[in-house]
Amino acid sequence: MPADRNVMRAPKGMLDVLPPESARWIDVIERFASRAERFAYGLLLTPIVEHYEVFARVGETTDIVRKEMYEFVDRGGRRLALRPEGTAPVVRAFVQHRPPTPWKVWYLAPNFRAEQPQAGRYRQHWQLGAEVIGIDDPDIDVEVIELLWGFCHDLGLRDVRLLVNSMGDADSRARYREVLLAYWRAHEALLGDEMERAEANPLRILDSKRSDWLEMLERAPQLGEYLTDASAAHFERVQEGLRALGIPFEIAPRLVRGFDYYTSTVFELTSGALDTAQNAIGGGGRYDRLAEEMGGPAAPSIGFGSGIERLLLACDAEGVLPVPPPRLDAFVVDLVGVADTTRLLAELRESGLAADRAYGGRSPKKQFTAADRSGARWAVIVGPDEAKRGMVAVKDLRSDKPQCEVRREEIAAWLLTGKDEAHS
RNA sequence: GUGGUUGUAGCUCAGCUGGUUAGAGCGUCGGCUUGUGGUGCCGAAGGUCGCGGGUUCGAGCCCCGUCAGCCACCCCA
Repeated sequence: MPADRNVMRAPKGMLDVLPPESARWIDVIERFASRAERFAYGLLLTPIVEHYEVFARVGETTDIVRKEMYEFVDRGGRRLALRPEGTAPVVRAFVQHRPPTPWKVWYLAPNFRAEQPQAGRYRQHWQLGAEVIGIDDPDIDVEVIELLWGFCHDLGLRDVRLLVNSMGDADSRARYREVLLAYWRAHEALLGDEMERAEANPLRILDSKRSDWLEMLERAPQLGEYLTDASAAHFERVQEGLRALGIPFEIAPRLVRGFDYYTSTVFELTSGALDTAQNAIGGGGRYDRLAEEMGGPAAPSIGFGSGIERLLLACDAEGVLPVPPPRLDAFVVDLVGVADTTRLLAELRESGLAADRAYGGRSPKKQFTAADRSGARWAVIVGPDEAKRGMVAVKDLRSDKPQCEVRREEIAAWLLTGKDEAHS
């Protein structure tokens, strides 16, 4: 990071992504889009801001809503908030437009949370996600998990753990909450200030990382023991499905996730290669009541979000998905300073080649230096001698093959052919 | 919000127990070569040492504050 003077800088916890690093982002996004489309999910774009109430529905006891939202009042006096998470806007769009179900969508969106930045945690982060609205079937749970799991595999990630759990239905949780709350009360001394949170949402204490709580947490009553028959059967079917696909998973009894809306199946992907505190690279679950809570029809649903910054951190840790090399085909070197150079460059680009040139009347030497740094495969040299004969010179910058001449009007086709041969 | 830690050129860093003109490597730009890059040689630009205050004859170095980065808690992607 540059030393801080009076220069402008990005807001705290928000990152710029510059080339060539940004090429990896294109890579990640394209791989996700490709897989999601193969799974028959369509892209959903929603506004970056929503009415405050859209996110308030996500839960009164979630920190993200309570104290981490970027809120503002617009000029019309409306209370708006920057999106802190991806699911609520999707459900809002669903209840607003009422598309036919099951509604399968994927998204790419920045999320904003006013929390303290640390490794793998930023105030703006990008999530790729997918949601299926309006269907309650363990098989769709499996499909959604498969989408996320396969995507991580597509990136080259191998050191990934899939954690699954079931939050049960409302009946399951009501019974469990009472038992759990009684347990917390028995440990009030250890919980201290957090007792208030335990009262408000007993489940939220379960996934704490505090080492002094470890023993208490391990001995806590488990949600799985309080599942209704229907919930247990659903969860069992999900596990069968994962086994059928050969996707390894671990049941994490204390995995409860951070949003109030979760019901039934919940899951999380963690990277074992990441030695930072924030090692979850994706997570989600069922939210069977959210659509109703937003004033829509009953629409049991499931989805997940996956943070691009963390995926890339995990890729770095595993040494996969390197920055792709520049894909420039040609660099035009102009030795004559004629308008035909401009025309030639335009022709190459229109024919589908990636091409560039130097500007500012650089010396041949500097132009070749620029050509080299551009990573281009060929230098196309427009020189006075060749021009008289209707030719251009072509130099292969990545080999020691002697320079050759090609007819001016055939250069684009010649390069395209050479490019194809290089790929085969 | 809480705690720890760091802050010297675009980047990575050096700078002795405070001592006078703050250095290196890489990168950038120019030259050796305006018809040939990658390696070589020469040179240049670029820093109010994060910012503010204090201590001192003197502060990049010490003290206080502040801002920012990093890391952790909380929580999450």
